[in-house]
Amino acid sequence: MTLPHPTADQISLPNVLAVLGDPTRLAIVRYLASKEGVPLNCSRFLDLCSKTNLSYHLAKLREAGVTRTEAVGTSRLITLRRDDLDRRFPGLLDSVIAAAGDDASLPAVGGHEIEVRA
Amino acid sequence: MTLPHPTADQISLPNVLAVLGDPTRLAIVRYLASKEGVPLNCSRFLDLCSKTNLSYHLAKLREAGVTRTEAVGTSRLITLRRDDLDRRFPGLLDSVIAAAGDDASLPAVGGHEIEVRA
DNA sequence: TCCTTAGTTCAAAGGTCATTGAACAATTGG
DNA sequence: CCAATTGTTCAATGACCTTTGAACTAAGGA
Repeated sequence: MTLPHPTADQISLPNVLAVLGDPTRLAIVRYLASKEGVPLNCSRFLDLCSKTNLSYHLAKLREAGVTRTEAVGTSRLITLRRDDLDRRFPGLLDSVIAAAGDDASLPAVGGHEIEVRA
Repeated sequence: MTLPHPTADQISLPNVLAVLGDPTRLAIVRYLASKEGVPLNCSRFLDLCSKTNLSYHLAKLREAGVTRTEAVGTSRLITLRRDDLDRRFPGLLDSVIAAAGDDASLPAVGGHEIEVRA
């Protein structure tokens, strides 16, 4: 079961830019890019805002075509739609992610990696 | 006399993306890029919206650090801050402009070039 | 079956954004 | 000086955005 996503050619440039213009969402995208290939579930991002608000931001990203959300059990697995974005807007995602890379003003997604006990 | 502009390092990525996320402003930037090096005055963009509204959008672009506005007589000369943007966010402007290049959904800045009479 | 976990939906509040017309300021040409 | 040109400022409007808590759904484990 998959939630509604735009097709690649329905992705709108102004909309993508507007959606990435929010610091919370930009932080989500930056983190997704840093773990690229690994589908992450929503709870990874709970540092950024409340659960309700996160649901809202992730829906915005999905509806803009920036992320893909797959429902698996009670979880949602989030991935970047890099292929579609690169095909549609070559170089855009990379330059945004690079620019966001050293932006201390963006909120950070804390370490929720599985801790290795000493 | 110059209007208030952010310095290069005051330019914020989320803010730039948000400002470019508006179709009217993206169309302005695309047109500025197509005439790069040539300072254009506001009236060039009157196809896009009312004079009042244009003033608002151009102020947004200036305050975000995307454009530079110089007052000359009663005119304002608008240029892209390409150097600052490229230094701050390498490749971003180019990929945005390239992506906007073939976007038919963006409003067009009509031909206000000086007509050569037949 | 019952409880927990994961996330969504809803309504409401408060904020910001885009757009408008009217009024204003400043420069320039006659 | 007078008038036209160029663009800004202001107040108002409606729309959309972000955030919140409460209530909800759906899946999984004990």
